Amino acid sequence: MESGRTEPSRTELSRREQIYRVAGRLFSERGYHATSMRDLAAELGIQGGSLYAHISGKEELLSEIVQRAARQFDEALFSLRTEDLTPQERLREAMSRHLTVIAENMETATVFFHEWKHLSQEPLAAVITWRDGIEAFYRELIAEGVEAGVYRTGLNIKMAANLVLSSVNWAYTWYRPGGQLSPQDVAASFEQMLLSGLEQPVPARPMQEEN
Amino acid sequence: MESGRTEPSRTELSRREQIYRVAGRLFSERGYHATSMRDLAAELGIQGGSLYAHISGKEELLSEIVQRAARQFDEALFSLRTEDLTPQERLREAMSRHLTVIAENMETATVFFHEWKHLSQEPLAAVITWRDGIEAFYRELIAEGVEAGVYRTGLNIKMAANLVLSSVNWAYTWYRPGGQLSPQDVAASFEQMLLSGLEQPVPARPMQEEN
DNA sequence: CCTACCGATCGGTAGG
DNA sequence: CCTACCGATCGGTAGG
Repeated sequence: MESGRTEPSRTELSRREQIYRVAGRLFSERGYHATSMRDLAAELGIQGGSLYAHISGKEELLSEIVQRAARQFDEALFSLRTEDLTPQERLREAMSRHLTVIAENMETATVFFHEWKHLSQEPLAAVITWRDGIEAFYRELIAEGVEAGVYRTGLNIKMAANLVLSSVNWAYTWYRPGGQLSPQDVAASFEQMLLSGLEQPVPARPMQEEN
Repeated sequence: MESGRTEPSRTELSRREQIYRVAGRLFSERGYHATSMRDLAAELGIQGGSLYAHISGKEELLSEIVQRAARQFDEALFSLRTEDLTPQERLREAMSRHLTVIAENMETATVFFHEWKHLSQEPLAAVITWRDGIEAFYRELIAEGVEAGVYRTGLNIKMAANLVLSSVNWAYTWYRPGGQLSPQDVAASFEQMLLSGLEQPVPARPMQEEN
């Protein structure tokens, strides 16, 4: 359990993590380009140039933050594909986990949604591929439910997936982690509204006796 | 119909408009801080310093673009409050107009949603007030429908408004103006799913004869 | 609208 | 991790 001499020391490891964490916060608050390496260093109590002992450059920070966010979504969601659940359970669970990732990483999520366009070619392409994958994932969830007969037959699967993704992704703009609502509460509320609709259901015919 | 000498000439007016328009495009593509005044000038075929004959500074550009976006939403939506419509019609119409504003001004909308945080105190406060007003507007639309008995009685009005706003706002990330879907198509699809739900309605009892 | 310039600040490096 | 520095670029201005 003792760490060897040639590995990065514990303090250096945590320093690098500190840098990523503070960078995530500053990028989310001020934006990537409006955050200078000296701003970042000052928050850590070191000089600007000292950062380069731990990281290779500014874009590595953005790239790492965005990739971590994508990985968190992947880890939370893709295992769902093989779990034995009804379509509604699967959708509810996906929304719940998706919202949880955002709610527990509001800063990272904000950077993810706002700054990914500033990545260089390679990580940029990776993000676009990732996004396509997530969209396909939700379309599959919906299509599965339509095939099982639990969702409306005429449903536009692409638009339905779009609607679900809108509802969970937009949470990064309004969710407040310390508040009364847990991510699960939000997911339950959204899912209930999305599945059953906002409208008072019109009974097929006037209510008769309760069975 | 002839313009007087003391008014800004037609070319100067259109120059200022050109600046706003190009700035909107560049800010949406690269972000506010990653767009330099020289980038902007180059797109217009002039020197960087020449911009300051037409505008007071970089932030004026952002402020103007954001304020115009807010005004467009206001003009499209707030007249709805006094129009004589059923709650569902009113909600549908609000979503349709909201989406239309975004769809017809994708660049401005992108700047609006991504860069408003970089405004200075005064315009920043105005945007926050605007956002609160829009949220209140949608909550009113929903509450109205609940009171009229057309939306579910137990509906969480705040969450429902949140869901509606998510669906329309997120469109700035995926809508493609040249595509097959008009904003009205999207609004109709979203509204139908939101009101009636994704789920196949379970009839209260097995289908009997029609009517 | 241009030329020429300002001070400030940027990301990053050398050498210790 | 610091000092001292690099060239590049920033938003903006003076004077024409």
